Amino acid sequence: MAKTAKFDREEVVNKAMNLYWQKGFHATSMRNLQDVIDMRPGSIYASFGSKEGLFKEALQNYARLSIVQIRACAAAASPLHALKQLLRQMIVDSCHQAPSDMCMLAKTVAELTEDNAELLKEARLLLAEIELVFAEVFLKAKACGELSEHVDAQALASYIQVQIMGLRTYARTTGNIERVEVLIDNLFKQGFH
Amino acid sequence: MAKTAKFDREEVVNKAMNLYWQKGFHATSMRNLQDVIDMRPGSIYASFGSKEGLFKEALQNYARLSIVQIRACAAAASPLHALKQLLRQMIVDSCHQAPSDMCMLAKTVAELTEDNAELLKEARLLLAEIELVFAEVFLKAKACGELSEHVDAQALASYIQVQIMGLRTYARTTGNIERVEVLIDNLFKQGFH
DNA sequence: TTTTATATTGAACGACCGTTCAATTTCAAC
DNA sequence: GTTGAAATTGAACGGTCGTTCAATATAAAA
Repeated sequence: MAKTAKFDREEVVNKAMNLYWQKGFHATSMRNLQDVIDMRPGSIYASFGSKEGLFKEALQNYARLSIVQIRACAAAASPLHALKQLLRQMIVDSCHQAPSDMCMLAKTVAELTEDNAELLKEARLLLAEIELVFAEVFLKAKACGELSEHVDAQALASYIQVQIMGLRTYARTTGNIERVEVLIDNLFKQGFH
Repeated sequence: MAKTAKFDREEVVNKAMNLYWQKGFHATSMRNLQDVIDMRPGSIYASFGSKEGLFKEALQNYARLSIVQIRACAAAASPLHALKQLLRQMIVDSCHQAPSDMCMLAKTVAELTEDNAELLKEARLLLAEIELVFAEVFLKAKACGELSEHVDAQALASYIQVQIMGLRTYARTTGNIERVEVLIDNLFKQGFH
């Protein structure tokens, strides 16, 4: 009946995500994207609708990948230890190989205004979803006996979100890896705060 | 001999700062700025050189104003109490009257890349200066007996920077004022962590 | 093999970008 | 009051922006 799309949507969204993540929404032009994902304007607009549409899908892809990583912590034998390793990897190790030192969602929330209300809402929503996944990790830690039964997993989830946002911004600002490592170590002392 | 400039440079830089702070560097156009500061392109370029030049001056103005506020904490009878009030004011109270919930310098560090190396460097430098002023506050707190003589004021300064960056981003993300207030309260318990 | 719905192409659109500069206005100095 | 250097104006520049669409290519169905 008809022709089927020849590009790999996931691969294209990944490439778009990497560019948007690096440069941010406004500094990324459609022509930058055309080069990186190797598609012509007509195809891009037929598939994604607009610059905003592609960005939204990139955000969702970013959140999906993040959630896989965090869920892996919940599944680990020692959820808290796995979580600490994840923070070290995110903030210290991969900070110069990832497209940006920052969390793409936090970066988006920081950059966008009500001029892009839909995208701003989406980034906020996805960060809320991620916070729930962090809460799962702390619930597992309680089940493992790594945390007291009396701690509030949801409160710890918001706390870890604040710490990650702060540490990544601080790491990007100062490049002071040693201090960031110390701050992460301190985070995980005294049975988590 | 010659004509003197008729505009008030400080007022103009303040207005430019507010617009840049709200919209970010890339989303702010020179025409937006022309409207807000009520100057024509020729005058702006004669006075500030470029969009980057005006942004740099706006950053410096922002840092200057911030430092005044933080220094006031160091001068207070109770530096720690004053600092806590300052955080509450920055993150909770004025978050919907200021141009943005975010710190303008952190927002800039998050947004810009090496494509605007000079501005990125400047924002990082100013944040480092601000960290030193926070250290002054903790030194004063030690002198007042509010903090143990053995604490590292510089380490606390980096710690407070991380917390502020994290809390402002979290507040912008969730709008959850109550949780943010609790997190600030917890920050200032146990003789500052 | 022909048909046909859809995927793809790339030139082109109007709008807006940051910036320049010749013309004009302004006012301190004489 | 005249002079002249500096401040100001605003039209205009070349370039890039996000987006559109008629033309073309493609592959599944008949």
